[in-house]
Amino acid sequence: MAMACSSPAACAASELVAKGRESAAILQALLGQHPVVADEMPDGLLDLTEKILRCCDRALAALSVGTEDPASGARKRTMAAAAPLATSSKRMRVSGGEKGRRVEKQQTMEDGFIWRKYGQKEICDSKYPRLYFRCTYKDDRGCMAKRQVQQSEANHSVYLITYFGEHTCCRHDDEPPAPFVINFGSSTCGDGQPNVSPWSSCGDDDDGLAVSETSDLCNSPEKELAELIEQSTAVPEQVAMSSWEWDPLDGCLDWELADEDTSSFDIGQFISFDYIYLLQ
DNA sequence: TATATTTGACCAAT
DNA sequence: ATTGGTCAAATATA
Repeated sequence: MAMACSSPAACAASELVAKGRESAAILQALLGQHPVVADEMPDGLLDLTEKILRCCDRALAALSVGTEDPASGARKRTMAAAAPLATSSKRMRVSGGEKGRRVEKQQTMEDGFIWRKYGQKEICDSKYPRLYFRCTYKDDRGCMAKRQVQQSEANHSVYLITYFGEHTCCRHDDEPPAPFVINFGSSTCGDGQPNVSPWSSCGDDDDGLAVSETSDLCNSPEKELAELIEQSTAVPEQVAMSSWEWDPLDGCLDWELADEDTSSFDIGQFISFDYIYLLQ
C-alpha cells in the first residue's frame, strides 16, 4: 500500500523519521539491556535516546496530521475542546459497561494484536461499514478485548478504531500490555498481516532488522529483547490518540537547544512549512 | 481439515 | 420501527 501523503516531501520525511525512530528504539533497548554498556554508560544516555524517541513520535504524529485535508484538520482542531474525540457507542457502554477509546490511525488498521472479525454493519449516515473484531484468543484465553473499525468519512485513508475492554491474552500479571510489535524491514505489507507499528512503512528496502512477527511473542521464550524494543517502540497514547492539544515540540526543546550551535540542519529542506501551523 | 471471513438473521436498545 | 451489536451457518482459504 502506498503512503497517502499530501506531498512527496512529507512522505519522504515520514519514512526517514520512522527509520530514525526505529534505530533509536533499538539503540535504547541495547543500551538498557547490555550489562557492560549499561554499567559504563555515561549518565543521561538513556534519557537522550528517550528524547530522540519522543521527538520522532511527535514529528511522525505531526506528519500524519499533514496527510489530512488541511481544512478538515483546522476544523477538527477548533472543535477539539468542545467535542473530545474519545467517544464511544452508547450501546457498547450499556452492554459492556465501559467507555471505548477511539484512536485514529493512518494507512493501516493493524495494531499488533490479532483480531478476528465477527461482524460488519452498514451504519446510518456513514458511507463506510463498521467492522467488528474480537480478540482471536477470546475462546482460548478468555480475552474479551474488542474493537470497532470504520473508515473516516473525511479521509478514507484514516481508520477510526474504537477499543473496548483490555487484552488479557498476552499479558503476564506483572507486565504491562505490549500493544505494538515491531517488525523492521518487513517485506510484506499486506492487509492480512498483523503489521506492527502504526508507523511501519511499506515497500521498504530490506536492510532492516526483523525482531518479531506476531503478538504471540508475548509467551515466547526468547522474548526479552523483543519486549524491550516493543516497549520502546510502542507509540505513546498521547500520540496515537487523536488530540490537538499536545505540543509536538514539548520535550524536544532542551535537545534542540543543545544542538543549535552545531547543527546546520535545515528542516525546511525536507518539510514544507505549510505543515508548521499544525504544530501550534 | 482447521481456521478465518462473510453475511443475513436475530435481538435489545432507542 | 429503526438502528447497532452479535451470532452462526455458509463459504473461503491455507
